[in-house]
Amino acid sequence: MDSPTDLFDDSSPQIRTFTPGLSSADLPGVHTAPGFRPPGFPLIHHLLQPGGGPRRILTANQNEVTATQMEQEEGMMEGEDELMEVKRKCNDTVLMAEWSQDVMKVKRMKLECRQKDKQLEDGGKRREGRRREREELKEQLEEARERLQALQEKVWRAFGEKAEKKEKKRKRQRCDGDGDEVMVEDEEDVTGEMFDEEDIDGAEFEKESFSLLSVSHFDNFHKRKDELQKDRERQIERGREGDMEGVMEGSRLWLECGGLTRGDWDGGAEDEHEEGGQKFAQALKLELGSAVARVIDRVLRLYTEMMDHSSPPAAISFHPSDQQLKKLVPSGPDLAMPLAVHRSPDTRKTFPLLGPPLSTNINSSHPNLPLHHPSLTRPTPLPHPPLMPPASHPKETSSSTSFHPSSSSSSSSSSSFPAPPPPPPPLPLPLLHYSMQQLFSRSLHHPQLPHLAPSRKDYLNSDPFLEFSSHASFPPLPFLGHLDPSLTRHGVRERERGVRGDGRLCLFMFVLNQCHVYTQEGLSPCHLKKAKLMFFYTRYPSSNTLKTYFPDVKFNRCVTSQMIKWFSNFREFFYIQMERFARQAVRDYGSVTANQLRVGRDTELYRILNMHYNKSNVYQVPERFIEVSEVALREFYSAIWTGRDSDPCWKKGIYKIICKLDSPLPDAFRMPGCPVFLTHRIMFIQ
DNA sequence: AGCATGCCTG
DNA sequence: CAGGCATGCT
Repeated sequence: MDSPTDLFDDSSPQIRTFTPGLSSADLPGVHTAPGFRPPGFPLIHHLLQPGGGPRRILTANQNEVTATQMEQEEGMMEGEDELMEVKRKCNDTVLMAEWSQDVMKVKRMKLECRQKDKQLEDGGKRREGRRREREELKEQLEEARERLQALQEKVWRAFGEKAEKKEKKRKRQRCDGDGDEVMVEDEEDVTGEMFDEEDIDGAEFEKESFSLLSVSHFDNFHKRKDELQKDRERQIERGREGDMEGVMEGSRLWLECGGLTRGDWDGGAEDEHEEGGQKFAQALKLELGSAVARVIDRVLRLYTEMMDHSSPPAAISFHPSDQQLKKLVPSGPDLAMPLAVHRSPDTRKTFPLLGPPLSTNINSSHPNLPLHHPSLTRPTPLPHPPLMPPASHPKETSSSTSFHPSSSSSSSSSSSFPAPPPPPPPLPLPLLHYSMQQLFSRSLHHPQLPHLAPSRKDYLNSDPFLEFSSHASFPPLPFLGHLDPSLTRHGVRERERGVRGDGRLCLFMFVLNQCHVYTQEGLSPCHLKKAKLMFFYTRYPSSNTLKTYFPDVKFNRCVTSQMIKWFSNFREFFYIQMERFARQAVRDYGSVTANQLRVGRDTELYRILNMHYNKSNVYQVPERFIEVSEVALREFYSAIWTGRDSDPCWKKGIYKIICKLDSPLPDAFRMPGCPVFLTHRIMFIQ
């Protein structure tokens, strides 16, 4: 609208494009597999086309790795023949990256399926049909697994002999004491270490996927072969553990085969059968690709069908379709209110203006104001209030006055709100926002957790990702990823293991790329948004406070003054509104005492403040801020009412009072970035 | 002088 | 929201 902030606003068109026609599966709390596409075409379709397919966010890093590797390799080689060979290798590497991406995807799906299975078990045996579906699924997976194993054996037969020759050749080279060979050995050692991990499930698989991309030469066939054999033995020992396990193992082996064939090609530039080998590998790849694609399609279809049946009704949506609204609005106030605001003139007129007064002594309430962090608790959605007090409603019929500017008596207010557009619906905090906030607060021992519903608590506790974050020294992942890619990889693995391994990786990659939450010199719209939310707690933050709560900002004089200026602007807006509404109150409710004024969540003043500091409306305005606003409004009111506003410095006393009402910021704000932003990413990535 | 803050303006 | 300016404090 008027600032770059809008780029990050969830109501911006940019984000809308991510949520057209939200289905239940798009909603937070409904955990589908990541990046699900309609099951009408193969998920890994590009596998069937060696040229590759479009990249996704998830794979950006891998591709970078590949590209770097390509450059390094090219730099090391000399001579055109070698260059050609390297190029071929690079193509292979790219293919490997793609393969590994898809296999990782399968891995994620496995986790998803496990989760789904678990949920199904938890949900009881009420759905017999799904069991049959699962049985069917198992059969499909078994079939795929067998196929993959058979293909793998074919590969061994075809290339095993060559590999042995190659190994002999290597031994000869070692005897010659070639220096380059030492390098190769080192690389193999590294690779071997990467393959040593005992954890075969998931972690190892991913590690291998990465290692395949990071190893600069595919000439370690014998090593891989040994590993494959070990894996097979382990596989036999373990038996068939899970439904998807077979496919995953098969895929892993399949991936290994890819590396194997490439290793062979790499070392076999002089191989007279190279062309045939390539053809074979190509055919093999196609075959494997189609097999896996079929399986995945099948899984997808079943999965999405299951989701269609089991998804809860859409309760949270930023942009619900009309149909959703129609469905939800009449279903009752509880559901309808978060989504739809009833702003009919009738409801406005019947809305009660008055609420219970606070302490009669405004100032005495300051030190003892309860410190709430309602943002960390699930808000109770309120129907939005009438914008104007009803003409027929006597305004002095109650002990206090909720503040709504009157159109009848104030030309300024009527001109200010000629035809007030419906504000963004007062949404309940999105599920993930809620959980993220809980996560942050819990990780920092915030005492809000007891407010959680038991089910939600269980949900949080069962989420390894959240557990990951609960470490005392929990570094925010974007930060972490920025500092050490390997840590990111580890974190990714941790999350992918989790029951909600869906959009998280994408989320954090996205945050990492888009939000720049790592240390940076300038201030971003993210920081502005965070600062606005911080204003709910502190109107006069010290520069130290700012440094504490913006750990991702590299402060210099310019940045500090800019941020201080922000808060100055925030205050300015705040006081302007207070004065305006106080004057309005003096005109409209001149006979009431100051402490009869109320600033409730149902008032226009609140709406305006919320719109300004919390435009996306995903953060629950803390009660404390409302109380401070009330204090400010009353101070302005009484100052105007008593004519003190004739003094040019009349506001200073009010500033002094409000200044003392700053409250400590929730620990969640100590994190780089902003939880709310993370929530947004989650919501539209899912 | 240097800094913080507030007010005004675009 | 940021720039410019005035004011007040140290």
